[in-house]
Amino acid sequence: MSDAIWSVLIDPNRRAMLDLLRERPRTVGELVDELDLTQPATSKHLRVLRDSGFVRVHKDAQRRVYAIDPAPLAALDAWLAPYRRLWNDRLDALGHHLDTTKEP
Amino acid sequence: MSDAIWSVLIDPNRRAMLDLLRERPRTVGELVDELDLTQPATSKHLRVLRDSGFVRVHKDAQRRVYAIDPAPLAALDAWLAPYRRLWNDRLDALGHHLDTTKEP
DNA sequence: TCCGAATATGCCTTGCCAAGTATATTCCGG
DNA sequence: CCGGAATATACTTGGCAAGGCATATTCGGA
Repeated sequence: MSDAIWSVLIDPNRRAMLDLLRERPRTVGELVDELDLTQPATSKHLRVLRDSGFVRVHKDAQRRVYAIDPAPLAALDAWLAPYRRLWNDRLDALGHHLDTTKEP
Repeated sequence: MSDAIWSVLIDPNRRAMLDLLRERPRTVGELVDELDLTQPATSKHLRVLRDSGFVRVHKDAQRRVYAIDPAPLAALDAWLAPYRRLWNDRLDALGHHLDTTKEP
């Protein structure tokens, strides 16, 4: 899997942006208000998110409305998939343990 | 979610280590052979993985056997969970579309 | 007890990224 | 057409993390 996905998500501000955009699309100004970031910093983070496919932009006069694109996150999910059995197995074992130790 | 998880996973060498340790526990020497890293670099990455809970060590004489601990990855999975519906919905919609356009 | 194998750590250098500040761009309304 | 609002970009600077190299540590075997 590409390094880009990780280098984008390492920044907590960008993760906060994704959290907000997950609810609904927002303009740059809205994001500036809700995050503790200057406008230039916000725009720069949005550029990173845009270049890496995490968000899409829609022009509305001078406003730019940003919306989330889940594709890279789906890729992350795919990366995680083969690991998932590691804790599922553990949970299964726990479940089995509970089942077999259920003494009425 | 803590930044630590992300800062650990951003490094491709560490991800490669986790991929290897997912199969089975390995000694430092084995990891050095399989990754294109020097021994000190490998040890340093293992330290990062250990400090952040991704791996556990077991002493075997001079050897140190490293094994994966899935807890931090489970945390990552939990972070990802609320986003998952974004592409599941899309897949559901696709499935529905295919269903409703199936014309025999 | 001494040597060598396996692993860890310290120091140094280099490259990258985020934030700040200033400035450019785009577009509406009057 | 012009001023101002909304957003983007350029440039610089500080901090941090990874790798290379040398060295310390730990342990088994002869």
